[in-house]
Amino acid sequence: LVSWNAVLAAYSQRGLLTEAKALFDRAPERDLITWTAMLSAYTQNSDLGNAKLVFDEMRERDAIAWNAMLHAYAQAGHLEYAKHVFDSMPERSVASWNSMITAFAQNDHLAEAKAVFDAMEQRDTISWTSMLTAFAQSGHLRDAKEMFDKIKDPDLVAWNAMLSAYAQNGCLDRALEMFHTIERGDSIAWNAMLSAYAQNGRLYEALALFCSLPERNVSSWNAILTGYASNGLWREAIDLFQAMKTVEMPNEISFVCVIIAASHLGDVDCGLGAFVSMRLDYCAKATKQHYCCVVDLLGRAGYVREAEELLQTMPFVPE
RNA sequence: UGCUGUCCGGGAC
Repeated sequence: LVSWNAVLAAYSQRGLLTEAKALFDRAPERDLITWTAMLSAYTQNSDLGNAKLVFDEMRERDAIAWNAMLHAYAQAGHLEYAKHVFDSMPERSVASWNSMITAFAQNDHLAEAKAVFDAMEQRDTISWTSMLTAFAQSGHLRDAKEMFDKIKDPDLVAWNAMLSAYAQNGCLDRALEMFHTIERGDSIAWNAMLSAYAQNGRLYEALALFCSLPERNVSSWNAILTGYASNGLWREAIDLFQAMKTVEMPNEISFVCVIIAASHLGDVDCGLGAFVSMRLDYCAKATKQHYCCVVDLLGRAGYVREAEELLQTMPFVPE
């Protein structure tokens, strides 16, 4: 049972919903942990409906199961339901309170997030980090830093959160300071710093950092790609994408950047080629955003009729 | 072996 649960948890954490469900259905026996892992797998895939179904079918529920359901509602932006679960659950752990902080914060209810935080009788590093991020997201850098300073032994996530707080608010010097202070930074720290540079038009520094990294993942490449794209360096974006393809698997975001770049260069072949290759060669699914880009690509190049046709035939409802 | 924190790609408008 433990082995089955371990594999199910692995699927769930990687967002492999199909595999998780198949394993869940095949499992010879299921305990509370099995059910909770399945619930979380649905939450990971933004499938609130099925998460709720799993929760309803559970014959027993502990604090963790309740928290998982609370988080499912919070993720879906259903604050009222989240609050209701929070109020009606038999016992509340620090994780329950932490979930409420992010639930409010992510829905732009900073004051309520703070109220929850203040009402907590005990707080852990996650509580402080959640509040730090809540402040940072609404531009309250001083408050965010105050939270960070109150963490007795900040872990890498807390450091990264503060680094991102500076980076996202354009305080590149502060961000770099944090970046250098972090001893063993991970890819999240690198990429936060990368996109901070790239999004502020400091592409030279972004590239320098990019080249100096011990290793690069898709997000590192995408950070530079989007930096080029948002600074109008369309040609560079396409060139970088070509280089990227030789060493890294581009993802949906990479393709959006290329198609946008191609659109601005009027290079319909390049854009369409990327769009087709994305699905054929990389088995990536085209999102509404990709269709939006291709419509833009066609429209700009004067293929208005083709653009309209695509709008009619794409598997999404046009906005 | 299950729950919570480091959200975030452009364009068009």
